[in-house]
Amino acid sequence: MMSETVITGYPSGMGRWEPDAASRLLEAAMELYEKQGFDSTTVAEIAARAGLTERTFFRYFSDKREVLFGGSSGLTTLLAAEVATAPAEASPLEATAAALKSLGMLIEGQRGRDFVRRRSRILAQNPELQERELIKLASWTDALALALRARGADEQRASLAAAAGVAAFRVAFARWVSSDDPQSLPELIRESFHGLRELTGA
Amino acid sequence: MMSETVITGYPSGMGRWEPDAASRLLEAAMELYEKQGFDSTTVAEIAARAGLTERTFFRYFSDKREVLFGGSSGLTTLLAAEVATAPAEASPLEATAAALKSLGMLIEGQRGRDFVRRRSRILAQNPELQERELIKLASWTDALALALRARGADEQRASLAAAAGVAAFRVAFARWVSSDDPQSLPELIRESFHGLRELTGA
DNA sequence: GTGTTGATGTCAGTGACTGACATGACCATA
DNA sequence: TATGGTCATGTCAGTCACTGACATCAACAC
Repeated sequence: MMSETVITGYPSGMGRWEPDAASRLLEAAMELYEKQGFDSTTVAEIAARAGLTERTFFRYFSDKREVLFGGSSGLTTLLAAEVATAPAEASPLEATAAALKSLGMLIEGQRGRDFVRRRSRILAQNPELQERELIKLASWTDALALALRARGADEQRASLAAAAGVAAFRVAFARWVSSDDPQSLPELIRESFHGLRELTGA
Repeated sequence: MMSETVITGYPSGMGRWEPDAASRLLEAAMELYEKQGFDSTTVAEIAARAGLTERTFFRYFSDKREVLFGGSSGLTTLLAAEVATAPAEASPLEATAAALKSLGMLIEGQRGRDFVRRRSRILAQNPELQERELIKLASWTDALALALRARGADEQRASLAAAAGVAAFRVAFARWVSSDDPQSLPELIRESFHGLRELTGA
């Protein structure tokens, strides 16, 4: 999604201009957000550091925040597909758990924990960025609920399973990011769903 | 929270200027957001309709969105208090359910469903407003988790109960807003928590 | 009356974001 | 080797959200 071939339409090294504009903008933005904070960083600064202009920044990212969320747009499709391919006898919550575990594997593999931690540290310092993170999670919830309904779950059950599932994911993700010696993300997600089931019994 | 005495510091009708500046701004903003949409409404327009200036708008509300969320800042305190006063033998999820039911009663009584529906229709049309709504819910989640930990619940249990509880609230609230002939909000919340417990059993 | 207070107005500035148009390297094809 | 088209980028002017500094001016205290 953020690889050079997708973004520029040209294989790396063969572009007419310096390649990887989006990646360069992302790296420049993260460095500046880390060094001087999100608020104190202007888009013009980011663009200059990437060797581009402000206008070009906005051609790649819809706003100043979106540069940190570029990789997450295709994930709803993955979630829907995973729910659809879950065994027919799986309950809504089980199908949701399976889908989110797949997502966890993808996240772990795609960027690696170091990148994610770096990004999380930036998000933690700015409410506007947290808002954007939350709406991304909400879009996951919506996609999950829709896919569950397509499997025959009723509205309330689908919404609840999706929302509770994403809540479990959030908790697992937070542990994964903050722990010093973490288990794998899918494993933490499994534990989180286990805790969710225990909540109602105990 | 938005009554004239709190906002202006002067009882209604006794102010040195036209009273209820915040209420007037809120009403003006809602009318304009409804008529021409959030994006196409400028703060200057809102202020003019309320007989004030743009600068004064920003003295009452931190940004253009916040005017629709003014009433929600004190609610985290209520949630924490309700969790704290729940019976000692109540489980984390039970304490959460009790707190959110109280919140439901408050919401139903304070504004009434008509106002809430009107507001929801505006929020539904704008992603930026939805972001703000989500971060408000996230602050509820944090407050609940903190209060649950103070009751002795461990980190994961507290976070999960809070997140799953708020998820249940969201589902109930959505039903309450969208239904044509709704049950009471606390009743819908009760049902939503019931559905949550069933998710893990079925 | 005179001074203080607090809500409001005025004004200038910064920076996010947009639309319209210009540029200039690459590529295709003659 | 021209010549024209394509497309990422640059340039520029404009709107609007939001902020800090300072002015105003009705009410109230004394």
